[in-house]
Amino acid sequence: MKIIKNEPLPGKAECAGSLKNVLDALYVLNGKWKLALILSLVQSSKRFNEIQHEIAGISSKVLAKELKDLELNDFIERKVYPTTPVTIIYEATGYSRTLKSVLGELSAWGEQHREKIKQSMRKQS
Amino acid sequence: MKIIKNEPLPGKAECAGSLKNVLDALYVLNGKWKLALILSLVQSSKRFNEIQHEIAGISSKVLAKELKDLELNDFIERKVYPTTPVTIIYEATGYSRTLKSVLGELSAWGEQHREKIKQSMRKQS
DNA sequence: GTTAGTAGTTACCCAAAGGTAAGCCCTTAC
DNA sequence: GTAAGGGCTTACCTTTGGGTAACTACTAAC
Repeated sequence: MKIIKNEPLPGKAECAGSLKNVLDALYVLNGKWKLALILSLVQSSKRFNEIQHEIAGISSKVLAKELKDLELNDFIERKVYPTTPVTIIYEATGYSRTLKSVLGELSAWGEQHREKIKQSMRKQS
Repeated sequence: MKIIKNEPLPGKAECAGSLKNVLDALYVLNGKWKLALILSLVQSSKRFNEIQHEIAGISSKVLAKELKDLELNDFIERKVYPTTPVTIIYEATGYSRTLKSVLGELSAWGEQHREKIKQSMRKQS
């Protein structure tokens, strides 16, 4: 593990600032599904049922609501192709891609977290 | 339209993996307050009322619940000092600090997101 | 004795999130 | 005609989150 010795002691203003930033970020990214949905669509554009299949456990109702919400917030676009029957593709916008490093870090952390949980389960049994 | 189920897309397993990682991470970090609380305590250890004052809008009930939850999940420690009256200090554990890069990215993103929102407000008015 | 501060707990209540199940409209396939 | 997707919507219900306010136990200060 990398240990950074010269932690820049942040000033109070900076602390409060980053706290506010995080709160603001969480405000739009709230809920159980949003970040996962964005990640899924950044990886590749998909149709409704494909998303529902990939994100195990999400119901169609919640998925529809979240997609609308993400579209309103400019994270995704809903494209309708006039095939027969119409094909509806959800794709991530450029703005979603500004979340890439957040998602990268979160994924890395999630992975090691799962490892840690497995370790502590082993110890208990 | 025919559905091809076995697309040999390169990195598909990897995609599904990071999706799972993100979902796992969100599972422990859910809610409006957890990441902000962790950030606050990573910046410096604090007492109950200090936290409540810093995180504007959190009620004592919710704060107490979140602190318990974070303690259970090994993100923070509750230290009691036998002064008169007793002093109770909450501090971040080393495990909280593994979230530093996540929090850093999230804060950076939150900041530019706020800027973006301000821009679009200006345009509308 | 009263007030104030610390660190919460408890009771009550409301709203939002989210799950389940069914249905709907459209079209192609059998 | 009937079934089988695809892309949702609707109704219904439960769970969770979270807000308010009151209250506790302890101590120190006025």
